[in-house]
Amino acid sequence: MKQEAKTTTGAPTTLWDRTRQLATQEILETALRLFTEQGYDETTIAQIAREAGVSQRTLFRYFGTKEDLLGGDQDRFGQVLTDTISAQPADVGVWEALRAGIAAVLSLHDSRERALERFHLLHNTASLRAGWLEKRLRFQEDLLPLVEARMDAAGGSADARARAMIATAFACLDAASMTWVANDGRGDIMDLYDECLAAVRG
Amino acid sequence: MKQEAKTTTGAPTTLWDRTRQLATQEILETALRLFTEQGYDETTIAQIAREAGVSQRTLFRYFGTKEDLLGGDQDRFGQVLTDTISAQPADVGVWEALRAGIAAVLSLHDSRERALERFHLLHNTASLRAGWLEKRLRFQEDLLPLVEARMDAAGGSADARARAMIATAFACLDAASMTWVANDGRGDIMDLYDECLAAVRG
DNA sequence: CGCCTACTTGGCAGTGACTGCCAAAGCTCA
DNA sequence: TGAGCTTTGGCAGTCACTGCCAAGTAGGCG
Repeated sequence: MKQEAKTTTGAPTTLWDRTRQLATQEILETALRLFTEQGYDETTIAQIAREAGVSQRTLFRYFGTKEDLLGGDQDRFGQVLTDTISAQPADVGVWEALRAGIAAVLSLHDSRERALERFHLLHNTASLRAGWLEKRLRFQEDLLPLVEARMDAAGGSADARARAMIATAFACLDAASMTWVANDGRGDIMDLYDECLAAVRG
Repeated sequence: MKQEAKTTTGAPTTLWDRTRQLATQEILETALRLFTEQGYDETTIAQIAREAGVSQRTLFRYFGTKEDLLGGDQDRFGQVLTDTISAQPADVGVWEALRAGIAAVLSLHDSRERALERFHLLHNTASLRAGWLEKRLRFQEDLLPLVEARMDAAGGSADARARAMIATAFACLDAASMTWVANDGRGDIMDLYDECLAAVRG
């Protein structure tokens, strides 16, 4: 379990690392292909493992859950999110900071097509949606202190208000990405996001 | 599968209906007890069935999934939600209508203590949260036409804006109920909801 | 070059939620 | 009471996921 230097510093790649990289790629691609071809629920781990040429056991070692086979390292999303928001200047407001974080995460997708495929699957598969929402809730939790720091003090429960603002931002992202998918990926998600937020904040 | 007249019109209760009622009650109470005692994930269906005095198979016939053992008929929530919002006068705005719907659903809980127990479990168990969010998403979908009918026409994607508003309302409900649970049920959830929405709509 | 060590892999058995199927037992109504 | 329907329980099977153990493979060292 020593894979800290996993970034693009391609230097110290041992054979094992390269093999692992290959396998990860292969599994991820096979999974996405099968998911889009026959649906998420209809695709079994056994099938993915077989077609990717690894054992089920190994597949589960690479990706802890079936959900992780979509979108890969979702923890990275959370990381980028908090990092980006932390990096905003102190005088940037809550909404602007949240917007920046979301934009950064969206820009993480490798290609528009891939993103569309993934989003499509995500919004049309109940089991996937559930898992994704849950994971996102953890991100939201991480954002709490960051957002509270940017809020103007006021009476009542700052905690509740911070939570509400964060959740609202994600709610707008949801609405935006759903519409984006419904439009087959035409237009810019962030434009839709802005429209949603404007509608909410009236 | 003839259980339409399942409301409080207690008249045409056959023995079967009463037995079913009893069993439902027993299962629900056993489940909630075990969940709070030892945690949701640590409680198996086998155990609930055993202690409630029914077979696993029967338990699954009463409640399709483990999640349903918490909060029982969640479909009823959705029903009350849409009904209440539909019943609002035509000149009532989106936010007010959504607020009314949420208030109606909250008032459905039998007692403050039960509600607190359930909410506590819900907010502290990842697997439960996921399922709940997913189910709620379906409610949100049902609300779409109702909300769009109340929106003032404007450019852009009405669909996206309606989604965003609905999701925001629920986001505020989430934030409110989390804080409510954190405060051990002190105060009124709707007050917190109002505070959250005010923070968002600034 | 050979060997020892550390890591990785695959198979196997097991758990837990959930489903289909079939036979047994229960209610209901004439 | 008996025919006919519903409900129930048990059993086997599927699927995601985990622990365990044996076998294979890379990396470093003499």
